[in-house]
Amino acid sequence: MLLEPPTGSEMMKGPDVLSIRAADVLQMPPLLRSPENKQMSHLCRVCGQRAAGFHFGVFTCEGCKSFFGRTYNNLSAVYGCKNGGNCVINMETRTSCKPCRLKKCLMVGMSKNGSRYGRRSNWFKIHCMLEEQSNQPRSQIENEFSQQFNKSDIFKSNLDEICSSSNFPLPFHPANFKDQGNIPHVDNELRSVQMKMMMKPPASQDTNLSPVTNTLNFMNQMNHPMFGHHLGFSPLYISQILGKPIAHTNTPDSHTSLSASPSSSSAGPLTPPLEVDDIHPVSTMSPPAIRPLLPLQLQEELMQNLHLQRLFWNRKRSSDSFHEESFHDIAIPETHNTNQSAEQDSPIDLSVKRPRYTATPETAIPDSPPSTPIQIPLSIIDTPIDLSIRT
Amino acid sequence: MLLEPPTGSEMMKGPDVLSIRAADVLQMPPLLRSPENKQMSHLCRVCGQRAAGFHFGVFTCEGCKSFFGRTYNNLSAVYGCKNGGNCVINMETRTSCKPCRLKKCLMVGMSKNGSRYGRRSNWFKIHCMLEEQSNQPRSQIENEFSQQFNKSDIFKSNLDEICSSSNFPLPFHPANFKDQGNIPHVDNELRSVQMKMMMKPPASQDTNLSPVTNTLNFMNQMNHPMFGHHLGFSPLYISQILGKPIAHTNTPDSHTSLSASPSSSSAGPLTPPLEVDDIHPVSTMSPPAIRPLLPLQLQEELMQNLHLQRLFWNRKRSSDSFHEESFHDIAIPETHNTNQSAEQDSPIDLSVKRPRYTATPETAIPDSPPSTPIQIPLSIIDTPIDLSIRT
DNA sequence: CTAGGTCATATTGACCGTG
DNA sequence: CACGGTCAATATGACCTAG
Ligand SMILES: [Zn+2]
Ligand SMILES: [Zn+2]
Ligand SMILES: [Zn+2]
Ligand SMILES: [Zn+2]
Repeated sequence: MLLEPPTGSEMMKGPDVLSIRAADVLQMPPLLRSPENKQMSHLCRVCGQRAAGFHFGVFTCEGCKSFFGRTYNNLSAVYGCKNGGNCVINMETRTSCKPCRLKKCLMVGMSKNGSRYGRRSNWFKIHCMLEEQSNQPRSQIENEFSQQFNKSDIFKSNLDEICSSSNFPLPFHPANFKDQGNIPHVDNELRSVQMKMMMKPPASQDTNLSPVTNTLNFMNQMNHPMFGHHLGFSPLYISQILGKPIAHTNTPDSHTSLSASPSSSSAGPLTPPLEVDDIHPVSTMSPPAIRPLLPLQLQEELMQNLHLQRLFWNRKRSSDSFHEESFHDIAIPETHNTNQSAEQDSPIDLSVKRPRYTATPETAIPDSPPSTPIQIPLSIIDTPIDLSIRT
Repeated sequence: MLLEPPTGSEMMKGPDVLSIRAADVLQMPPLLRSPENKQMSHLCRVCGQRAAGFHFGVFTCEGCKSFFGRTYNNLSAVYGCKNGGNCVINMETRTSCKPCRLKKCLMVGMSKNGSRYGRRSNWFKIHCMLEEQSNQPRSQIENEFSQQFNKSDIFKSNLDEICSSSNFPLPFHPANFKDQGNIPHVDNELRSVQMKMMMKPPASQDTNLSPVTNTLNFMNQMNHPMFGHHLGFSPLYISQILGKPIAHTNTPDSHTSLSASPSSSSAGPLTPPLEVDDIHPVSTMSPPAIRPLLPLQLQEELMQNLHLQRLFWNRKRSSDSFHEESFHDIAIPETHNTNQSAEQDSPIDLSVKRPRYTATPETAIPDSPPSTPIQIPLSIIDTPIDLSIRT
């Protein structure tokens, strides 16, 4: 069944799309060390309660952690907001509206597609820093895709009947959907959940509808960037990471002209290159065009396999015209755990309250920074980042 | 403890205040037999779901029945509305906000002070009919008391700190409190619950406050009509019951000049007279005046004993000046189950779907109507009222 | 250190026995 | 007939353990 949680854990272990060097990460302004941001670490970004730790990419309390962990794999239980999807989530109201609580979780950046402990990726730490950097929820900015999404004809026809159900979770209704702007993995998480919402039949409704077909067709026609672009970082996001503005063009191969970023061939095993091709700003998306549809079986498999999604979209972007035959060879899901991706993210100690761990080999930060175009002071690199929340 | 549910069931079994003849009840227009009102019986008046029966004086579903039965005796669990006390309660939202659900229960007339099966009182049936008569929730009308309540100085000072807690149930905050108008037992239930809310310390707050003293003092100073006036029917309510307008004066002994109602001396045991003195329109309440306070112990006992409340208010009304010594002799709660009150409400069969029960002696309607000034056709009296909701 | 599992607790509402 | 008790189903979040 399409809506069941993924059975294998390999599915989410595809090669990391964005592989910024650890040096790039540490180049960021050390905002975590300011007392103000330290204080932020103590509050759940979803409900404001005292945080219990860094869960699913965000400092959250135990409750919101458990809620997100439970709910993300059981979206069928998320429905019923009667407040237009605009419920305020705080410590007292968090149990009142599951859709809005999940939306808040996603809006602050919680994600199950992120790395786990022991395979913590760089973007995870980056996100952690941006998480700390922004005291308030990100401003809600509509981008082109969101507008195209809502204005498209197919939405007005097919998807409308899916979302118009009274049981459809209002926070995820396209009319209420706003991209968070500049934080692609947040936007993508939101869209991903929204799509799953639309693909499942509304709760307690008959299953006569075939929302999977409609939705996948729509995503296909819309060149939906979520569809395999879990880590398509925007230029502004990269500039935030690097702490300085970057040039912005619309040329597909250079629109994220990271002057400080090396090319793909100059990276060591621990600091693989940034894959520029994967930095795909949503705002440069081409307007929707009606194209032939993929076979339904392939579409559903694509939805379940990030690797296939990536193959699909890479081919789709490279071909001007869309032909079903171009994708017959990727119809079978496969596990693609390359050695390179398995080694690029060694665990990094994020604690400062238990210094004995920093001396162990598996958690120690390399003594010398890898070669990088960016000049990084040794003092920054050697200083562990305090992510602990124990007082 | 003051806030615990009453331990003895005798407490609620004082003499019925309003003892309208069964003939008066049946004099009402037989609205129940119209298909439209029959349809109303099938819907829960709280949430709109299919009703499971006539529970606590209102047609409700099983859920709202259970909720009201649980919640009424455990008001400490009712708090936390974050919608200003204006949540819409329906089948889908009923579990989202306990305070608003309880408020809705009370607004449609649910009451635990009503008689149970086997001691079903006349007002219970009257209420049942009015319940059917009004398809929509009663319009919210502010009366004098409500205004005085909100404007009083003591509210602005003492009660404010009680109600200003973020945990105080907003639907019961005095600022949001509106009498339902013309349905005194509904208003009184609402006020009663509101008072209990204010007397309990807000949830998860320290108990440094002594809201009991403040609230009782306030009620004392305000001549709070709820305080022992559970069944103070208003003239309009009586006119609704009798199906015709009645004269309205402000003279205390005649303001409900029920031309059809006999005096208290002319009633048989099954149709005791209407106690005119208990018909006490809220609109005629005297403006608040500062008076000496009762001893706190007596106040709390009064709160727990309806009989003592009645004694208290009867004496209070008869004495122009308030003196603490006037109440020393009623300081000890007693059970006052008079034979008269125990016999005045024999069970009356309200079913029509199981006619075998109508033949049993304990549920049979008397063959001949009792003597009454109102002319009642035999056909109406002998026709059981259909209160069943089984289709 | 966190992700996920466990489990005590609270809430809900369908069902049923009693009076 | 309704009232109140019962209890299975569900949701929640504190706590624990593996990695
Ligand atoms: Zn939280
Ligand atoms: Zn909501
Ligand atoms: Zn209901
Ligand atoms: Zn509410």
